[in-house]
Amino acid sequence: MGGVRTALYNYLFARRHGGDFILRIEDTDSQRFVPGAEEYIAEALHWCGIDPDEGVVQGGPHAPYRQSERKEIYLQYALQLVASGDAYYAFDTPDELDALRAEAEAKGDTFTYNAACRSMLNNSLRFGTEETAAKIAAGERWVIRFRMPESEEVAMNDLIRGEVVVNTSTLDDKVLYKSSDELPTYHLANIVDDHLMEISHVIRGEEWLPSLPLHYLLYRALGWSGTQPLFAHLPLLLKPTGGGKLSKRDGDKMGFPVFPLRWEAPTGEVSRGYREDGYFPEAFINMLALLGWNPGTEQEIFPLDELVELFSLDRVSKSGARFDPEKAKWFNAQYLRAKSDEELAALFLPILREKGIDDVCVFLAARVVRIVKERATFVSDFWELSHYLFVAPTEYDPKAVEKFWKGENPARIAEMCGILEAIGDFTAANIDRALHDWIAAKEYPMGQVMNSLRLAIVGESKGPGMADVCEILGKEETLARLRRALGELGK
RNA sequence: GGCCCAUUCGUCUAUCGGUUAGGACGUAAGAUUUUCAUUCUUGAAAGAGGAGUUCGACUCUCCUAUGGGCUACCA
Repeated sequence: MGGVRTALYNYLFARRHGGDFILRIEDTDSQRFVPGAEEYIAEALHWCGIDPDEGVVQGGPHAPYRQSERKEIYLQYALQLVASGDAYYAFDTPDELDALRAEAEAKGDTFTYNAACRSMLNNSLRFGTEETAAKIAAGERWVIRFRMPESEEVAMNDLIRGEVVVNTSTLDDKVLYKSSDELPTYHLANIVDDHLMEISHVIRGEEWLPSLPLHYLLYRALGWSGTQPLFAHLPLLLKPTGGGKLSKRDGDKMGFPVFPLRWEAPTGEVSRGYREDGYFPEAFINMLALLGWNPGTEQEIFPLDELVELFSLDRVSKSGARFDPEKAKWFNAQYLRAKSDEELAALFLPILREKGIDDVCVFLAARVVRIVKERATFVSDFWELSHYLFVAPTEYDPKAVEKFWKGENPARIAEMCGILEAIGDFTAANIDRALHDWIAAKEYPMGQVMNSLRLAIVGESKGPGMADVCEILGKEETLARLRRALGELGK
């Protein structure tokens, strides 16, 4: 969800300003490759209706869009930084670094690879050019680290938060490139590609704010400050209850999807999706758009093109937004009601077939949808709300029987059969009129009579207006059900 | 621990120094309805705390508290 919202804001911003929305796959961690993940991302964006203008699927002038396919372009920039003195080779092994961290932790400290200790560690700054070259030639594993200035105030600008200043003394010498897999880390690859791909705006999650100084410094060291993109760090999406940012586990725990589409991890772990849970993509997108942004008016329902028209970064809020599954449902219900009976009927028919009802035409389905859609949140609610229109009740709710199948009611239902029988054109309007006239003439209690009728036909004591129900059932079925109720419940 | 960001009803949010602090979800009550739902009306519900600045602070500054993020040869 968080990823989709970030993509959405990027999409809206790009559209709003006539730019291009680019999907680049940042797969520089060869250890964490997940088969199917890339395809999943493309499909999810497509379902949401926010297809990229350029990217792995669409192609484009900046191809390739997969960092693993751009390996050869990163090393030269890493070397350029070494040459300019902004970076250096380091030979410390992961084990050595882990040991240093453990050691520091034991003393209640945190190990930081920075100006204070870099001259004591295994790197080209200590070894000098010759020894470094020898080590590399000998096949020792190395990484290239950024040489973080010892103490410098870096003033940055964030489109959402304004000016942020950080002193480099609190930062560490981040790894930019690793010889082990000949791949850069995020920081280098991101800056190089953003430059090469002519990225004008970076809109990303707030978790990236702490590395913004590094990114500023990288642009400067590479000589690209002049064309550096503008940054906007989005507030995080938080769990509905408890603390922390929304994570994939929360959904299954709390009963709502966290993924746009159902996701089956290679491990076999399955996460439900908004699509499979019956959400309309427009509703999902609308809900996400308002989680951290608002147009300043009281309108809440926005089609995508309207979001494009209204979106602006200065109306994005600064604080994390707690996700509310109830409101997500409300959005879906709004979109469901706005859809035509016919459109919903087309979605309902497959469900009916699944239930073994395959002789229903679109017109009948639409007629049913018309009377149940305002009580539904999802298309999948339709069956629960209308099954009695397709299958006669096999039992009668005991509470309803106790409440309504008593006194003169059974006799009135018997009498009603004659009234219904006499209706020529069995339409809701005619049924309604005939019943009301009859009840009025006999001075029967309306509630008692109508609820008995409902019980006899539906088997329960809730549901849409009975005239509509009877019309959909037809005269024959309506009378058959009344007679059966009289037989089973007694007169 | 260090650094950074944030802080208005339970939740999402409006307010860009002067408002009875507005709306939505949820919730409570009532009305409508043959039932349920819908719809409508109404209600409860908020500026974390403390100092400043100012004629006047939810709004600006600082401190504290709280929440969150980052602190990897992950992104």
